[in-house]
Amino acid sequence: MLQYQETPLDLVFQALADQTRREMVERLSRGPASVSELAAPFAMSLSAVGQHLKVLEASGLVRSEKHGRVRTCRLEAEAMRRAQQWISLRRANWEQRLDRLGEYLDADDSNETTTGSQP
Amino acid sequence: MLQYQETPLDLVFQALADQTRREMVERLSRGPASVSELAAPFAMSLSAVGQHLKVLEASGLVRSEKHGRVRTCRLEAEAMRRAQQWISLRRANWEQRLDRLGEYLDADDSNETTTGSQP
DNA sequence: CTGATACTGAAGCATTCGCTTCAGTATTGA
DNA sequence: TCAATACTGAAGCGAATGCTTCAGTATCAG
Repeated sequence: MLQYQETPLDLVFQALADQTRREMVERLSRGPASVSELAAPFAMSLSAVGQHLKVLEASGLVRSEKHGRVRTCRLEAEAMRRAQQWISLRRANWEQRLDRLGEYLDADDSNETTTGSQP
Repeated sequence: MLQYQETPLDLVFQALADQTRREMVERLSRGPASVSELAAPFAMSLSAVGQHLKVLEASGLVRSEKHGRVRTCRLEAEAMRRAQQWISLRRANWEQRLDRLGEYLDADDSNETTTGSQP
């Protein structure tokens, strides 16, 4: 196992940036659904939902397969994980920095912290 | 402590959806920076970077304050946390569901799993 | 005071986005 | 076979995005 997925993060966050698509993800987190089922809660055309679905699939967040005339969609945990991890890593970096700064200031507090970079 | 922040998630993911802005966040995760410092790596006008910064601030991901003629920007960990958590929660939901399904199938495997909703 | 620095704002412009409608194409149930 | 179902695709359209340039406004260094 080692799949050739790896959609750019741009597409993942782009996909999550829309309220409708986030609600679709929310729905899919509770289990697979057909396109019509996915569309049901929304006051928009099936076509529009189909377009949102395409965005979600392009991002790798959702996978789908067609059986007969019904397309069944399911969430792809791996793409979720990558997005989560990107944020997590930057936050960790920043918070760790704040911690180190805190310790530093505890030891000696006659300092400025304007640019954060040491020339 | 209990701030009246709470920017809608839409704006956070929207902000993260752009490569330039993600690189700005990346930069800020390594420490505070001025607008010009933030703009330095990019082949675009300072004005454009200023506009990106405005998006990041509106999302709550970045906070900034002006001292003299220099605006210093820093990351806001809390907004990062909320975005991360949204993804995390949906993923957890979905993966837990997969686990339960796995156990169920281990016990009895004469079943279909097409729609995932029991009518 | 004077010129450089560091933004800041407004206008414009091409592209993308989120829809719509309308017209298809497969499937399926009766 | 025949109509209903479940999408699917193309065209169009108004609004939002991501820039640009140009013209400011403070602030600071000499």
